[in-house]
Amino acid sequence: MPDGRPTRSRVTIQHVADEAGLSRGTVSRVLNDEPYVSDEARDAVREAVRRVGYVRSAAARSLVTSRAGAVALIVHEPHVVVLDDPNIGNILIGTNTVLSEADQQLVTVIVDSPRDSERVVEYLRGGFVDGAIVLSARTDDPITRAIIEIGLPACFVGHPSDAVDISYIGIDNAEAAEQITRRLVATGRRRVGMLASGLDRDSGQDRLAGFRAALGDRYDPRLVVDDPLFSYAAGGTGMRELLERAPDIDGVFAASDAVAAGAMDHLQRRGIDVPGQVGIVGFDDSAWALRCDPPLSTVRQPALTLGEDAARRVLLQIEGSTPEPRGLILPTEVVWRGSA
Amino acid sequence: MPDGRPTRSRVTIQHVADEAGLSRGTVSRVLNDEPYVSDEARDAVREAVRRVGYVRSAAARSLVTSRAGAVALIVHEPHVVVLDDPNIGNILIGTNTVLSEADQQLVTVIVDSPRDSERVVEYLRGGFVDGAIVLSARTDDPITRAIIEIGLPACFVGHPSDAVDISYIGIDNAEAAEQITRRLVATGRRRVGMLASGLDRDSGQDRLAGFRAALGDRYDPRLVVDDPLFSYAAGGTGMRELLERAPDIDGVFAASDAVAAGAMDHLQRRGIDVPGQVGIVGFDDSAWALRCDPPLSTVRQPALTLGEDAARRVLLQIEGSTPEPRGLILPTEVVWRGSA
DNA sequence: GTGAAAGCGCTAACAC
DNA sequence: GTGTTAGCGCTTTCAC
Repeated sequence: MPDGRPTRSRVTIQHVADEAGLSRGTVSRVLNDEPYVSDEARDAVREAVRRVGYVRSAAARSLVTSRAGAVALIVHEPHVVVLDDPNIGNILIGTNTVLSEADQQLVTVIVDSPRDSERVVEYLRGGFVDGAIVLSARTDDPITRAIIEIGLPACFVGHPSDAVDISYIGIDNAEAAEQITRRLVATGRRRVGMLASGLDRDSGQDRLAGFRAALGDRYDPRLVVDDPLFSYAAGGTGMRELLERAPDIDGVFAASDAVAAGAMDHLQRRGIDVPGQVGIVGFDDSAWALRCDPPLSTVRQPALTLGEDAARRVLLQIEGSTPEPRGLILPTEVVWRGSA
Repeated sequence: MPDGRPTRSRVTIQHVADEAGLSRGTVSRVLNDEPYVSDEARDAVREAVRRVGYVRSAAARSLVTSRAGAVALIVHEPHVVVLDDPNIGNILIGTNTVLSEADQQLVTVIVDSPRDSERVVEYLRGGFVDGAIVLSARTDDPITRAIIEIGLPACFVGHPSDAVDISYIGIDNAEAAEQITRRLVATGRRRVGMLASGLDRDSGQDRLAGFRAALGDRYDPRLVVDDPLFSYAAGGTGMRELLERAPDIDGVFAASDAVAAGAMDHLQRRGIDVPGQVGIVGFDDSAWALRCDPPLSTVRQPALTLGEDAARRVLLQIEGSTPEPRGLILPTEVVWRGSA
């Protein structure tokens, strides 16, 4: 027994049938709550199941029905980011809630290396899941390609992916960034900088684009500092850099609340008053926003709803329909607090 | 479409065999990298696979091998906690790394309701995974019971679970709490309080016990404030309460870094100097610790290692051996910084 | 209502 | 080396 599983020859549906004095077919019907089964038979089967300790094999079932009863949430991010991103958690919660109600098992899968990537492709192709929700998908990516190729019901979150024909859901990062930057400028700021992050993907690029659009002629590329990570630490170092480049800076748009918090702390430790001397706004309306003092003005990203809707869209596809329209952009909201 | 028939049916190993002019058996051997296959056959199969777009069915495979190639990480916590706990992320990373190397797919499953719980039991019993790593398991719990009943290779993390015969791994919370409290006392603090959390589980209780043990006669139950959540907010409200009960308090042991950070901020906002007037120590050595100013003295919990070792133990069991000893307690380390 | 039987797609003996 | 075949445990016609 190189296999490891304790030698416990599986109790099959046949054992139950024997025990109940019925046929496999009838047992199967009872198990699946199908009609046309007498009450006696039903009871007999239930009793027999209990007595023999029957456990139905998902593999066998899945083989014949070709459904697994599970949906994957694929988090395509380096580990570090997974821990820090405040949205992932909420997306996870939203997804889990909806799926749970539909009696589908959510399985979260993290992709952090080419090897992970390959294995996940195998996993998806193998039929372990009936659908997938993909976070921060890349357009040119083995996983994305596999999903398209096998026609797996799927929904991308946070990435319009105009190129491919897969359902998606997200927010308008550019529009949101533009709005909050305008609002910041409206407080009378003349020298406004940005702490950009994640410029390697759409969300990051779009936020920068929105910032730029809001500033128009006043946009100065020298007042944009970027760091790949949306992190608290990046906020501190980025703010220092910004102050060096422009000591007279009086407004900052940070690409995430964590970054904003780092920037605010940096300013305060140097005795610069927020919002008195410098106004700061963030993005996400995550837990960070309220941990700041003064609390952060920021953009509320409906992460929970994003997760819920993504799940619903996948469920819809599993049932055979096609969500219309193909993509959904959820509205964001500027939450104005004391930091600017 | 392999032939002219309007079948939308799945491409099976038989199609590959036909295309390659070989038998199912040979194709299977190639697919599984088995020896005793000629190079020509190997190439022919690979070529055929590509041409017909073959995807191997995990269900069929799993049905006959009774192995799934996946391991579950079961996070048994309310959603809110999942987001805030700094250890979960690291455990996840450690687990994923080890499993990835063993070519096993990690699937993370969150349990947040009785319904989730039931479904997960089904999931485990169904054979979708070959093993499970369980975070904060309860002893009397459907999932724990199911794991025992079906003899699923498993490892509990962070919970000694003396009662049941399942491999586990954790840290000695009481010992760690006692050590850091002693160290705090050694800085000359006379009135030391605790911000306790998670008293509904072992880890929380043990930390309190350790705190108490360190204080001995000086332990005063009135100086223990507790909040169910290990959160930043709990730290703030708890600290306020503690100050009301004992304005002369000069030392605080917080059950987690997040709680400690909340307490420190509260003190500083009231103009109380840390560590001058009050010394604070935390627990976890999470990202919070360095975000504090002064940085937090705390207990380093080897969360990453915890995850790695748990994964190794499950892998071992899947291969048929039994990890010895049954349980492992990893050492913690006091990290002394500026907050006390 | 219930039973019998035909697969689902694959692996693993066992023959050749 | 390769082909043949007997299942793995279940659902699902189709008779009765």
